Amino acid sequence: MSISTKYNPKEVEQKWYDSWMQRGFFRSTPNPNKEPYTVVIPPPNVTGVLHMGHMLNNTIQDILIRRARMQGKEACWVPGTDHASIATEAKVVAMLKERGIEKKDISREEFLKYAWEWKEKYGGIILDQLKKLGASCDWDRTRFTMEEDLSAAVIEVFVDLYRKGQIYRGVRMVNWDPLGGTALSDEEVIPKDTMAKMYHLKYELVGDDAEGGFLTVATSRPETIMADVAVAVNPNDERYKHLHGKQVRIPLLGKVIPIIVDEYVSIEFGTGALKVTPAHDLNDYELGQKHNLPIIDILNDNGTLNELAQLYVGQDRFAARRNIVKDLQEAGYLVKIDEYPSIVQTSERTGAVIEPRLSMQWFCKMDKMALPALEAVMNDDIRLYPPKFKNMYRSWMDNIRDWCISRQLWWGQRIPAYYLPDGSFVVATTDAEALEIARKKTENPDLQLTDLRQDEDVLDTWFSSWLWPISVFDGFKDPDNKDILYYYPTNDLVTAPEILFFWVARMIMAGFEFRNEMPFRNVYLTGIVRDAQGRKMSKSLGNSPDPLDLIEQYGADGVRAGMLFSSPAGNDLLFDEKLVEQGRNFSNKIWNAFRLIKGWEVDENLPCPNETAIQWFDARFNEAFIQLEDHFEKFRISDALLAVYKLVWDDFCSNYLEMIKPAYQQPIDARTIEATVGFLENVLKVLHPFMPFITEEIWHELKTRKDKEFLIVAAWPKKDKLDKAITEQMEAVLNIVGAIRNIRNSKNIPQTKQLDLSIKIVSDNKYDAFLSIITKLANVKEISFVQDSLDGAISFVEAGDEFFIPMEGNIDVAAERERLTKELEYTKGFLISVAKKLSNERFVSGAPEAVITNERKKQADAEAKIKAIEQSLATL
RNA sequence: GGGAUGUUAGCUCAGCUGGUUCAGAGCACCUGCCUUACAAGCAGGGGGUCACUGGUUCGAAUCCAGUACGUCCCA
Repeated sequence: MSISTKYNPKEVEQKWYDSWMQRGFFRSTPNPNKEPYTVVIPPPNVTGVLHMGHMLNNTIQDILIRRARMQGKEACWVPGTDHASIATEAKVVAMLKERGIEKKDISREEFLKYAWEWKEKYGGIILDQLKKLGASCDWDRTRFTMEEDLSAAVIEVFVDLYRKGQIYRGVRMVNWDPLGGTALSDEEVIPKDTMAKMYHLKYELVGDDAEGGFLTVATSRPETIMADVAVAVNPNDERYKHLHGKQVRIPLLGKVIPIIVDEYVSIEFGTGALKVTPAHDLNDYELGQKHNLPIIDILNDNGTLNELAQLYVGQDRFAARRNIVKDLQEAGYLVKIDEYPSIVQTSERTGAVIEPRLSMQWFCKMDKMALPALEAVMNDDIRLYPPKFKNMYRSWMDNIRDWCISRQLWWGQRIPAYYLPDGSFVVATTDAEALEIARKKTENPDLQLTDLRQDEDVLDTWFSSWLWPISVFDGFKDPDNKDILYYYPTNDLVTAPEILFFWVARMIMAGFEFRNEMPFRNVYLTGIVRDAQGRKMSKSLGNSPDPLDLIEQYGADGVRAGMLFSSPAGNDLLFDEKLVEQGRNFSNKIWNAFRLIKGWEVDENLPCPNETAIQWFDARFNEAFIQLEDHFEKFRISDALLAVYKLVWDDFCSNYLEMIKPAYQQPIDARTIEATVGFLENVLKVLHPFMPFITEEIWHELKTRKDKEFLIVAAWPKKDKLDKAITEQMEAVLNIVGAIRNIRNSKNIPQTKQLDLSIKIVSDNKYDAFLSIITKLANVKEISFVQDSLDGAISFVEAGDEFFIPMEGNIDVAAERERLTKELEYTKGFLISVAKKLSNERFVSGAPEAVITNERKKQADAEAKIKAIEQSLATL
């Protein structure tokens, strides 16, 4: 038999993935005899390629799904992608540009044709990459947020909410990208530190008694003075008290505007006098609302000045700034220019400086919908892991603002609002319905579809994805279909904390709004994958490894394990390739354990010498399994993996296999091999969710299996009663083995040299069943039981008993004495601290019974140990 | 500025409602081994005043207050 000493993942991973697919193990259909377990994937952007964050996130989902499947639940993991309005549109625009086509030169329909073309070509890449990772999604259920049914759901929801009065049109200050020609969300805006210039401008005071006086105003945007509607000062500012209620004249323009008073104005900043430009600054807008000021918008969509500016019309905002500064200076209105550090907002996509701009947008009211969504999380109907996110969630939901759902883009669901010639509008799911409503509304039966103009904007991508857990099961199209009734509410959602509000909270709202039920029960929030120095992984830094390269190099199992070795829930993961290497090494360890077992010849006639070892590992597995299940219940996936890791490496390989291993080239007995194969199978089962490929491979190599007898659908182990007696005894035995090995190492005794061991038992002999184990693991020739301490031997104490290793005279008495004395002193110190506690009246009366008994036991153990060490010292 | 949260070994983190020899794990490190399952390995070992200060308590890594530093969210 020749199996490679190195496990080779490349050869096996594709094979098993194909087998699983062929046999339909990932597929799920409603089965009333089984408990459903459902996960919907956080749909990755169609523009995306697999990055480390996806790897982590999807590994965790796959672990949960695979475990549930083995537990006999009807496991359903729904995959899909998100149309990602702005990101995709930007990609398509860039692609067109390369072909020499400008977006503005083509029609909406043409553009969408290109966009779909792009989506068909690249949109599936990321899902294919997930297959390499081993993701056991039900691929037959793959959905896309912009496919027909899901789009219909979005429109239906919009119309429904509009009719309920939950959607309205309104003016809002948005982040306007003059180059891209669209509003951006706050997330698509990048703040950049810069040095800004502060221009101090003289505004002439108006009125008989103020002739010749000036008020100096500081601004970083002198080109917006034409949009000024007031100058504001702080009411407590002594410098300006005499100006309250007066007026000033805008330089160059000559227009007269009032001086208003508001505590919002900072006395220290600039000159303490603030020009108010409601159309071009969010704070000014709010100030304007408060003081009933008019709004003058002097900018066009593309960042040039319009007619309302009166001056510099047609010039770009930055050109206008240069020119007006020159003119102001020449006219004597410019007092001085200061520099100060500031933050300028730029567009993530185009790099253009963002223009705060008022525009008409569609909004979705949040106040009512937020209530049940907040309640469900606060009372733990929906649990967040880790729970620290509850606070954040609450503060956001408490201060929730209406949701701006319109985007000035083409790629997405077009807003189903239709404007009538008179400027009013109707909302309807179809053109025909819109026309019908419009005819009724206008009482004009001759109104034609061509008289209606549909809103040009599309809906925010989140307005599709908030419906995801419902729409993937066609819960809008057919609210009582078998799938939605069976799979909804889903069980667990695995996602990133960054989108807790944008996505998770809104899914919860949608769940209650449209199905009267939460969309999922648990939300597991993963951290951000960072590099070893803690920096966020990014393309520009080039610090992100290519996940597919990693899989190629270390195997999907190795990468999965590596990702999880250091990823507690909600904490950022400092990714280090060394972790993946550790994962690969772990694969190899399991592989070699399998090779060992597979290589043994069985002799049916041999008696079984390993009953104790078998009994122990059985108990130990159960103990570890109980711990594992506990970790899973608390979503401590990283700890769960570590528990399995230690079970496999330490307990199964280092201890159990060494205990039962026959001498070189000797056969093994039937009872032992049978038990051992069973143990390995159990180990493979609990390991499978983490490392699906290698475990499936060994599962099949180990035995000939029936057609559908695959590990992926094997029964998850069951908890048994804890057998503490055997695990505790073995722990003591392994301590003895460790002590002997320690002596061997510290005395430079070769591994191959056999030692003798004498045991002086204080109470009853509990070692009989373990003698062969000690002999084997510590390479002991003979074990004898003695009444008296041994001369010329190194000794140690375990569980109150004394152990002696004869040293054939070459024993360093002084060193031995020192070691024993040290240990004696430590134990005496320990005894004193225990005795102190026990002699403390208040401790004995105050502490619980169990604690006191324990202290008594500690006292007795310490006393026994001291006695033993003292005897050893005496015989030395 | 408001709020949340954290600070435990060289690194990443466990340590539940105070009480086992409680100061832990993995990795890294050091020493010795190519012992026929595995050097992607085996055996052993050394590392920490639990951020700081004070308080509550018979007893504090754990509870409370303050300080310092860090991170996140909101403005």
